[in-house]
Amino acid sequence: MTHSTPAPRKDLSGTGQEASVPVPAAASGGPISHAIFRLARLHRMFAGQLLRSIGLHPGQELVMMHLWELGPQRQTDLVRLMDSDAATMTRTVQRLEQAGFVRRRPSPTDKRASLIEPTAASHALRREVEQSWSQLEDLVTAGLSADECTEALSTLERLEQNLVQAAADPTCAAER
Amino acid sequence: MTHSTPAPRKDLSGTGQEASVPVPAAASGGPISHAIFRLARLHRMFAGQLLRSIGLHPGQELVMMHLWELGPQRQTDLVRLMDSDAATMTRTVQRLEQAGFVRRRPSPTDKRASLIEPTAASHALRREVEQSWSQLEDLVTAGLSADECTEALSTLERLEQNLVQAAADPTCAAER
DNA sequence: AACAGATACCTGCTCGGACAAGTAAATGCC
DNA sequence: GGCATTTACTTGTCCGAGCAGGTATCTGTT
Repeated sequence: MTHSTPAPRKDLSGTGQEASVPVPAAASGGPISHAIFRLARLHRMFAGQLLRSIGLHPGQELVMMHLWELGPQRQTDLVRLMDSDAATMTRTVQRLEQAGFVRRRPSPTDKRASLIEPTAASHALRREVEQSWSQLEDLVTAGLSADECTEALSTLERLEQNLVQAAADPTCAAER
Repeated sequence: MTHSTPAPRKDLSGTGQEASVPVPAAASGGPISHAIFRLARLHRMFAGQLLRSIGLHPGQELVMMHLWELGPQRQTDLVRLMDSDAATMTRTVQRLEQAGFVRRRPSPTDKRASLIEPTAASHALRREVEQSWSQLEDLVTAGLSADECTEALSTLERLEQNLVQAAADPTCAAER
């Protein structure tokens, strides 16, 4: 503990291409798409750095948060909660287990499954993780009024809903 | 060629957790952050599927677009354009080269560098890629008026700028 | 009870992405 | 010219993420 800010290597400064013209015209075909892409990239970068100083990798923190909140879960449940992938979850849990943040116990009712539960050691992380999340939230919402935040949130959700819709309903019916 | 829509395996339907309560309270610590995360995830998923049907992997299409638009570039230039990583670029270019979409020519002025240029074969992809981008854009902006699009864009950029700012200026001065 | 189909996991592969460390060539400086 | 520094690129490692396939185990049906 107390490695005191491992000093991120990826230089975040200069990430923003200063003024305008971040991308010639590659963006012209989809300005929103491109903005989403860039925002997501930066966001992940920050989250990664925050988490790194805690000792987790991006994605692992979500697993831990679900476990802290809901208690022991099967991998399948975690997959569904995070809308993740079974294979990814297998390996993520393996790494969390190896790191000592998580423990597996065979399910009493299902011999195929095992219950994943957070270890005592992991609880020390909880506050740090939550702190990092709110820190990131502060960063991203800096200078926005409460109203603007609400609006931003609804915009993001609107876009998300569009994609969710597109995934479920329409033309790309394909399978099923 | 003509594998005709390789039929995405990842079932996009059901991705949206139906009604509300997508995440208990893991999101409560950072609703905007979480929304960004989810939107980005869905967005990447769609982009991935679109690209897959073209024969590219996510990220490769950006390299190609830059090359198509700007002509031969050094890897370093591509890295700067995409704000990517030198190591990643090395391997991405290797794969694009192996796939026949790109060719390397030693730089006439710098023995360390090589110029990456799109092959003739790659130009056949260009239209498809651009089409996919606008298709994705249509999906994500479905049902939004022009004004709403503009507003959404500025919201995304505002959030992005916040992170850019945070990266450059403030407390996390650290290095340098 | 027996069987088909769905589930819960695991493993192998490929990819982008990030860090670390190393090599060769170019550049700045004396 | 000689030397340290910077730059361009490469390789190795680890991680999440996706696809493909495989193995137990459970479950619904007959």
